Amino acid sequence: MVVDELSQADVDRIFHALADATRRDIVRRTLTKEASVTELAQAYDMSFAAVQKHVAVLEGAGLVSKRSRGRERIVRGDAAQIARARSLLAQLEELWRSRFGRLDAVLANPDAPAPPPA
Amino acid sequence: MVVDELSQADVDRIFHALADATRRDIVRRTLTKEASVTELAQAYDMSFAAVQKHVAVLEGAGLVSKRSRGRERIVRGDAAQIARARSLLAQLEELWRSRFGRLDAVLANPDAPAPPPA
DNA sequence: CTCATCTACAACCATTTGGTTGCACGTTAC
DNA sequence: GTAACGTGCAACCAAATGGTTGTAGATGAG
Repeated sequence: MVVDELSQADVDRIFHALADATRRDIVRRTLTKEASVTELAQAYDMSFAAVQKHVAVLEGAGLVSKRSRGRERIVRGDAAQIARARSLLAQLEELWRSRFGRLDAVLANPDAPAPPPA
Repeated sequence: MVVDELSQADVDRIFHALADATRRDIVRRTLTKEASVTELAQAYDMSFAAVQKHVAVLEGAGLVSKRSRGRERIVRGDAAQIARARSLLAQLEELWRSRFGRLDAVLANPDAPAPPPA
């Protein structure tokens, strides 16, 4: 099990970073294929500095990481951090499914019938 | 198959709404048990108006809905919208898993999401 | 060495955000 | 009817956001 200790501020940063279409696209691209900041900047209709700041926001949220390749900085998406965010949402959904107080029972006895899906 | 047509602005709103600890807590509470705006406001160390604005942001993102009960407005979390957000993250992760040989994966699983329309 | 490229960061600016207080309006209680 | 309650909205404010330009350092090319 991954040591999954995200503070509220960490979660804030993750969702804030994802709340921008350009940043989501950068994550999408760099999950598929890593790219230098300059390569990324060429894909968008804004200045290099603006894209560089978007990458910095994503890096601060742990959604991408950077490594050096000569004078370039290669950006790569981090699927594990996305998985953590997805897990948080899954926990919320689970809370909803068990809103009639059956969560404890289900966790204690996984073979018990699940509550009706409303 | 859910009719899942979220614009980029919709996704912006969803993740932005989730990027605040108070709002996430409101979602958590109202997924478990619906509550009036006043009941919610009593749980946080800020003015009623501030909480009312948080609820409005969540409502604009489709993460909660409101119904009238007399003079009260009852807030209820919407698990389906959270599921949509989770699905978006799952699609990103899938993109990562198939970053090599994606064609094969798509051919083997025709129900998988289509490649992004650029 | 010199010049071009890639990156980072500072300064600046308009807009948005997250909080406040105050007020108006509908509903409930007395 | 009148007072209290619950809600929504406007106006205001400080701070954060998302963009810009400019500058400077590090690396690669010739």
